[in-house]
Amino acid sequence: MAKDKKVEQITDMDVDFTQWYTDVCTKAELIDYSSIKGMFIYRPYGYAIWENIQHILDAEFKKLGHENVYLPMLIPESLLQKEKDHVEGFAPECAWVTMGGSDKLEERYCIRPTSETLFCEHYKNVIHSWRDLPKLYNQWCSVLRWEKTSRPFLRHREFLWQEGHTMHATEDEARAETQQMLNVYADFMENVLAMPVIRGRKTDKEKFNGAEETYTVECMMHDGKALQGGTSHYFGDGFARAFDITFTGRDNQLHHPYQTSWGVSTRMIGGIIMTHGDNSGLVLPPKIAPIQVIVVPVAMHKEGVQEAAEKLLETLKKAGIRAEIDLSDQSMGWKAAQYEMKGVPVRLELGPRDIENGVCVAAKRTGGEKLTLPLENVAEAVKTVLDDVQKEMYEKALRNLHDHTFDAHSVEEVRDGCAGGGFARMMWCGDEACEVKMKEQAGVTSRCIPFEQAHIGDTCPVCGKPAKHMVIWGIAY
RNA sequence: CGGGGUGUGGCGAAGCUUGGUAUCGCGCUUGGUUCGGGACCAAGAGGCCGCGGGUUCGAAUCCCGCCACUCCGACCA
Repeated sequence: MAKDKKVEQITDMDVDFTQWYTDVCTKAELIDYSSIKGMFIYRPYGYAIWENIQHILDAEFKKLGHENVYLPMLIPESLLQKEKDHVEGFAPECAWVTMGGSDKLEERYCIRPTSETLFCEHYKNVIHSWRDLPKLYNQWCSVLRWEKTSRPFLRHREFLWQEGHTMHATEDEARAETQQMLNVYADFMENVLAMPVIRGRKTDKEKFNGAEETYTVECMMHDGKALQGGTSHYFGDGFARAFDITFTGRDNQLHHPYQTSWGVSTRMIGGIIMTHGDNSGLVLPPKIAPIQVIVVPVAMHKEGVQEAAEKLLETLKKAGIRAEIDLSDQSMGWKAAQYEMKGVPVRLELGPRDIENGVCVAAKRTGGEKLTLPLENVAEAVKTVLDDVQKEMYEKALRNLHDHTFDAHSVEEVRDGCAGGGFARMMWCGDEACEVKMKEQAGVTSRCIPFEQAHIGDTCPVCGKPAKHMVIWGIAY
């Protein structure tokens, strides 16, 4: 009976993964739809996940010397058009402000889809000498891209992100920054979000408009499709030249600085959902779970149970665990299902029998036997359980990545192997024409040229010419 | 932006073919009984039937237009 009811609430992920995903987003109370297509409401529980991501990443950025700034939301059209490739990439999805009050504006303003141009305008004003470098700025904000279709977290018209924009005196330093920030993202995703990643470089076809190099961390979702977790760009001095940003070097000569930008967005939350979720709902990595432990008193009406449960809650909170208690009159089963749906890593049950024995019962969201924990030193024991959950989640995701990654030596192999989800590793000559053919004939895009290369063959299976790189191919979100 | 599907209390649906003023389940409120995996009984509240127009004495139902959501493509963090 209980199982039947679960099916009523949430679509089975093996039956319809996309419907499952939408169900989780709404039923775990992460998100709500608004009256504007593609603009979503982050509900408290969903926004809390983003806040936790922000706190951790923000501290990492600052540790490495970055400073937070806030730039305007509107970009004059003339400013946006200064870098040709950049405007070509973004113009089709810009939204424009054309009225100020009741008057038509002289020049229309783009609602920022990204802020490279604004940062450049500002950097031109504040960079004059080698002593002004590097500039390591980061901005937390929302950006707007008029997407044609939208899905919670994965594709919003307005989404939250951070964008780092840095300026450096030398190419080497800028390149090092690009790599460094990619590694910050990769480490964060693996250690905090329990999502294994593949670090690599994007092909020219897939790189950011205006960038010289785009680096990426690619993740595999539970259905074998790819999601870009974070991105880091090396711009060279292209923007600096377009925006006429110069500084006087130690040699008393004028130079253009070298630039980077890097970002992660709320799309990452979609990645968490699709990496870890199961048919009972969301599964959150303990390190970013808004509620790490839910305390559920059993037979609350019995003498002393509620008091004992509240005492347990206080003990956990004092130990720095994000714990909450459910004192509602819902049944035990309802509560169990509810917090599973919301992905709470650990549920602690405390009933009369436990109190008598001086223990409580822990249920891990990742499953397995329920654990009996002594109430003495319970916070330490719970922390260990949380660590175990974090570890189990990473290992499970890593298994999924390995089990669905395969070596391919022909277009057909990629097509057949990736159709049901999966990453194909295949050699590539480096020609965009072959990349286009892969899309047409195998239905896949290049995810990245991984830093960790493997020699699978000598030639590009598409054209037969000598191979330059091993590329990861897949179907992306 | 092309192709398909769907819009009926908060959620899921029935009703539409054959027009007659909206029904069921869940949820919600109140009271009671329960309480170790989605409890039960009783009494209640709640609906511009996506929006606009048309046909008609009368439209959730028929016709036209639009919008939104969703799935599959093209585009993207």
